[in-house]
Amino acid sequence: MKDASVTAKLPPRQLGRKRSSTRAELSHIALQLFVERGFEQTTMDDVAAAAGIGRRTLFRYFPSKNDLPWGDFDDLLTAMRAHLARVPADQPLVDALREAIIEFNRIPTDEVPYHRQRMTLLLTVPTLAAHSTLRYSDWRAVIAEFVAARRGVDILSLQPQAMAWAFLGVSISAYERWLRDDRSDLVELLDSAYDMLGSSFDESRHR
Amino acid sequence: MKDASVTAKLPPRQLGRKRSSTRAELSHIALQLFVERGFEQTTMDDVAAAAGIGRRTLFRYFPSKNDLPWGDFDDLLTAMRAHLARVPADQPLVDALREAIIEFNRIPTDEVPYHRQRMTLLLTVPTLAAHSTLRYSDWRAVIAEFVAARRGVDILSLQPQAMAWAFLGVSISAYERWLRDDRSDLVELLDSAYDMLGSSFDESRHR
DNA sequence: AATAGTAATGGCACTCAGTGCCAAAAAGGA
DNA sequence: TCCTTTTTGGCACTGAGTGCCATTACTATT
Repeated sequence: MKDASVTAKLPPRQLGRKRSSTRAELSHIALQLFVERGFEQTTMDDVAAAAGIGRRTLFRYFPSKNDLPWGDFDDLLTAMRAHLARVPADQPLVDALREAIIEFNRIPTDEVPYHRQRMTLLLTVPTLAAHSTLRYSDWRAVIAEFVAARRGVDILSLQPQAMAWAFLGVSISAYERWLRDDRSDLVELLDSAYDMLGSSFDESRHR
Repeated sequence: MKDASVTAKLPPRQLGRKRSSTRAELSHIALQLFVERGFEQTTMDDVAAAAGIGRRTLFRYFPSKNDLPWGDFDDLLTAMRAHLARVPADQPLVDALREAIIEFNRIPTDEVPYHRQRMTLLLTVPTLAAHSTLRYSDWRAVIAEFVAARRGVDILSLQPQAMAWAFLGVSISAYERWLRDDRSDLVELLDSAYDMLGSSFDESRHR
């Protein structure tokens, strides 16, 4: 009897009907509509119609309307976790985080305007801002996990949690500044923002 | 002609039909149901029926189901803002915040179990956790406003924002620990948590 | 008392997000 | 061609939230 688990994780040998869309496509189409007509004014029917698929199908690609602007965020998080796992042990904690987060937020120049729209929506539309909490929570978990491993403490203890929150807050502040100024550079803003945290949470303090 | 604006802010001299409920009552009734049957399993119809009012009326007291567990949080925030405004100028920044927040979270002993239920819901039910962001945002604004005023910087600048986020994160972490341990004391947890922040964000650093 | 003015109530009908169910479509392999 | 697998999308239903409006309860005035 062959062991099925060997290939279990790989694309399960293309069977059955092909998917008619990708999450990325749908996210893009939805974003377009949200920016044009406004988030509240756009219904899921509108999005489905614009994408040429059924409403029911749209709900299979994204569990909620709020998830549409986020696209494939989960994949990015997975990548960031993997990146952090590969960081050499001698790189200082805050440096490692700074570098990982910045890498994670480095947007190709031609996609910058697109990303601005996305983030403007996520930070200003109340429903989306609220829903974002759940994503931020995952994001914080990645940070806290890394800090906890490095410091050899429990992930639920105060320091990893506080650092994760602080990094999140500072990142969002930097994002808000970026959105306020058309000519600003996100990476620069993030970098200088983390400088402040670096001086606050350095290795010599907190045990 | 008399100037109407003189009395405009005061309770406008009891006119028309009396309110049949208070926000506090309704919040309490709803919380009871949410704990018994679960948040998702309880409909607004259920809450309205339990309170003996119409569904439509319930929606006038609370704009959404998510707002029910929060009760009169806005009033508490207003009180905290007023409290901070009265803090003597010579009291160190972090001390002032620590004291204000703790005062704000000091719960009468007999209400503790009730508050535990409320916070358990708010932190564990996904919909509520997401919606809480909006309340946290108001909370952070109070903190950031105070820090900005003290340091003479813009409220949108990095330091007030970062401090507000850090305080929020540490507070929530303390709350989560409190909920995990039945015998723990919330005020103690908050107090010791802020110790860490105090050593991080002291006056000598950051310009 | 009767009346006028005011504010809260709650019923009705509607929109829209989200879900369970299931038959049909679209692929591949035998 | 037939069988299996997977995706699709239509239909119907629940529940949150909203606009509209007649009714109710209360106060002040005459």
